[in-house]
Amino acid sequence: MPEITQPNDYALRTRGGRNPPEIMEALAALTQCRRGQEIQGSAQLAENWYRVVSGAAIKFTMLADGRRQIIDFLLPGDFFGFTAEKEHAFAVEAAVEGTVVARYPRQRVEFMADTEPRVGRLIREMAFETISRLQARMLMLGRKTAPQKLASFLIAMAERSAGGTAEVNLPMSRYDIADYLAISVETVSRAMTGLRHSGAIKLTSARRIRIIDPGALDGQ
Amino acid sequence: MPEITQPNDYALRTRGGRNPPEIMEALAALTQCRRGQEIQGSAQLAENWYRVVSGAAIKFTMLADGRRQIIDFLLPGDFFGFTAEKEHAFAVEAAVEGTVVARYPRQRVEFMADTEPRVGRLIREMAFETISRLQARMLMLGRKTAPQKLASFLIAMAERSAGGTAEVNLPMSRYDIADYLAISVETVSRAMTGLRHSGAIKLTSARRIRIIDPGALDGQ
DNA sequence: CGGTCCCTTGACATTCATCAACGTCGGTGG
DNA sequence: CCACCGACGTTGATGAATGTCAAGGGACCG
Repeated sequence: MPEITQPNDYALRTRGGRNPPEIMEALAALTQCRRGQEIQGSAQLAENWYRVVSGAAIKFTMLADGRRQIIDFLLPGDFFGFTAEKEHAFAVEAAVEGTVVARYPRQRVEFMADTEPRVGRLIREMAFETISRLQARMLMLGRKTAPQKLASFLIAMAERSAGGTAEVNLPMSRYDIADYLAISVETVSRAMTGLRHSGAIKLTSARRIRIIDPGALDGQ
Repeated sequence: MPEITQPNDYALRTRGGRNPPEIMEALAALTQCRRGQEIQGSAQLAENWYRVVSGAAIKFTMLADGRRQIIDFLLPGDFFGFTAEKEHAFAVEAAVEGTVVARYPRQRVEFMADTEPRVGRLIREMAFETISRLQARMLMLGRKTAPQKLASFLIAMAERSAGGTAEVNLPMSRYDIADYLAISVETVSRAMTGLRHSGAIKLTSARRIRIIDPGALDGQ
């Protein structure tokens, strides 16, 4: 695991434009990860918090029957590792090659939050953002058909990535998308083809998607 | 909305045994609600945080087609109203008659958290608990059959209620359960009958369930 | 050139939503 | 008191959505 010792400014910028205060950033250790590399182990002691700096990561768990459920896609700016338990309930691994993650020692940040209001507020805000993201996800998993799931996933990815450009880059595989939406790969593929045939989207490549008709996507 | 002016101690105890510090509790306003009464409106300014004192509440949203998706069941001790946005994304209403809710003015508690580490830590902890609960819920909504969903719901209710007694009291209707598990009422009913016939559970009444064979429930 | 993912499509089986009907319980008013 | 009513819960029949199994093509890499 190559440790990057010198945090550089541009990489530390969060998506929302909120940077952790320097005093907190001084505690961060940057790490670059290979695709599939574990960042946080399930059942590991929750001694650190993390933030995605660049690339993408997935938070997931393996089900008893061997299938995988992805809990959350983590994009640059997203914090993770928050838990009420002593140990992490889920594993997190890099979804793309070269993903960079900042690691913050939990205890030290907690102590810092006690005296530094800015740090406390940032943590709360990040936790609230996680809550909002997870709640929005409930709607995606709930009563939606496969094409609807895929459509709202694409819309969410468009909003979360470069601020809503029409061309969406999907850093993850179809398998990842399937496990995220809790449908089979085949269904993802069919839904994608369906959206394409209906004229809602166009595929530049398998991983690059241009949204042609956002209305048609919404209506799915 | 009958306001209860005098907070009484026993009611304020959270399920996990963590009480908000008195200094924070002094800001609380207690309210008793009728079944179905709105506590927090969707698209309402997020000016308050809340905590369920007794009874139960549901956080939900109405889908475009008129169906309802329940995001979270809120039981005594649970905080809600945390959001990263200016407005609440979801409505919350009382699920049982006489539910009592404590309301905390958000800004004042935030200011208090700046100088009172205990308050800041409590808020974080409550937020982390919400995150853990929502993540566990992803698994319930994801790749599970209807009987599996119901089984894990019953297990979770058993754990969350009186500390794991074998007799579970369901404060909510079958319709609530259906909208929570994102399946139809009929399917809930059929799954319940299935579990009953398989000997995993026994029904004292429609709303009182005795777990006979936890293993069989898990194995669903 | 062969191997390994990744993506897509087809055929079939299974689960679940939907529509319909009926039973139960508690409250309310004739 | 009892008949009625509405909300809730259960069961059955049917069709649609999706999982599963199977196969094949394309991109990348050693």
